[in-house]
Amino acid sequence: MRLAELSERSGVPIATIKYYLREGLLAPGRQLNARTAEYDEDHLRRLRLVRAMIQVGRIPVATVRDVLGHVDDDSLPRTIRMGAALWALPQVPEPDEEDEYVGAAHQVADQLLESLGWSNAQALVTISPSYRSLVVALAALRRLGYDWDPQLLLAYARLMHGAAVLDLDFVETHGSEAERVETAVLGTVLVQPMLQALHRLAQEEESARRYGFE
Amino acid sequence: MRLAELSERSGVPIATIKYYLREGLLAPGRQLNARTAEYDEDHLRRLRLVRAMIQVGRIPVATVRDVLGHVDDDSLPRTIRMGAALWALPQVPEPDEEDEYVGAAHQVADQLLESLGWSNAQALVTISPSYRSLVVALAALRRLGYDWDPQLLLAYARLMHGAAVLDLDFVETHGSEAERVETAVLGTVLVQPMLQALHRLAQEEESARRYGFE
DNA sequence: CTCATTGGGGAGTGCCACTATCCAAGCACC
DNA sequence: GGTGCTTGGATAGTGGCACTCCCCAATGAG
Repeated sequence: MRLAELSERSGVPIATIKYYLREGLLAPGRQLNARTAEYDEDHLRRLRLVRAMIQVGRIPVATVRDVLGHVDDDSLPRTIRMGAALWALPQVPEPDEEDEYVGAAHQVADQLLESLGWSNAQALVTISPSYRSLVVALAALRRLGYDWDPQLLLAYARLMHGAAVLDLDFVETHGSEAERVETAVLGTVLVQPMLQALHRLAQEEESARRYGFE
Repeated sequence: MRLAELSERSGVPIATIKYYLREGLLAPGRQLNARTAEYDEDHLRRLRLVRAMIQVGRIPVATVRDVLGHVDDDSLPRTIRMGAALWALPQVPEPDEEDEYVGAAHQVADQLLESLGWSNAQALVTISPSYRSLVVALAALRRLGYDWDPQLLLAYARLMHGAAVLDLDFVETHGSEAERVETAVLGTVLVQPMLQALHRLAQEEESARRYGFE
């Protein structure tokens, strides 16, 4: 198919597709001649993935490029590619290690992993971006005067572990071997907004149950 | 305290505080005379809240202003204020109701609420931003070819309801009556990144358990 | 009296995700 | 073979946003 058709079927404006091509988010089409290129179903699928990551997942264009680079890197085994792709995702400000709240947050986070028995996560503490995000969030909470009950944190963590089990079960049963990495990235990028929406809906429901609408 | 001290104690640059003052995110200090204003602990607290919302919660400045407007609106009863503040939060693109995927997503979402017995949420379907976010996320997933098992969705929703119960318990036990609304907003804004971080950590842990590091 | 400091305000900056315009090559139809 | 529309590629521009710079006049410590 031509650019125009790719645009129509994906709903993405032509000018935007050109921009994605320039930025390396989309492989160039097969050149038929100097002035014609052809795109196929794979391009359409990839374009939809890119759009979903940018518009629903709010991932910056440069980050999407990095993530897809890992997804497409055939030189690595699958689990490594998956890890690399997921680690390229977050856009966390580096915690300021000088900050006293950050130091306290480290302790809380480490103790949490200990209590959970997440030994694998403990091994990755120094390098995992997720761990850094956790520390940043905990530090922000404490800076505002909210000290967390470790039991409460533990409860939240167990809930999210439940979600992670669901995620991985889903990945295992969906997509071909080749698509697994892509499915995993999607799972992280698109399931997150869905969870957030469910979370807020649940808050509204529970709040209405407790206090009514008054 | 003066601007300089406010800046130092909050870690926010003076120029940025001035910007927040101009944008109405922070009440002006008490004018001592034409060229001197004094700020107090309430200003510091509010400034930290604003910073956390913008930097950790990634809320746009204009949205923060709207949310705080509701938080401070003494003319409304607390539950209404809380609802208004939380509803001002999301920044969801309106779903395109013409889109076939959006239509299908509506059905899936409605059926989910039905199965859960979330009758309050059902009543709010037409106006709740959270419901719209859910529809957008589900539509994006289906557009990429992932049809959701209703059982799986249900499982995710039950998990997030568990989180909502923890949230509200926390709000009930923290802060004075006057601070409840602020605590609720914080709960939504700051707990979200924390949950996301826990979710990804849990994915890493579970993935390492299943597949090792290879 | 002097001069660095203060708060206010307007204008500028840098980043980012597009988007408008231009250009020359192709193709469709007459 | 000419006419005019379409195509893909490149360049430059746009608009939004979160700051950030700079200037000013008033202040107040030494």
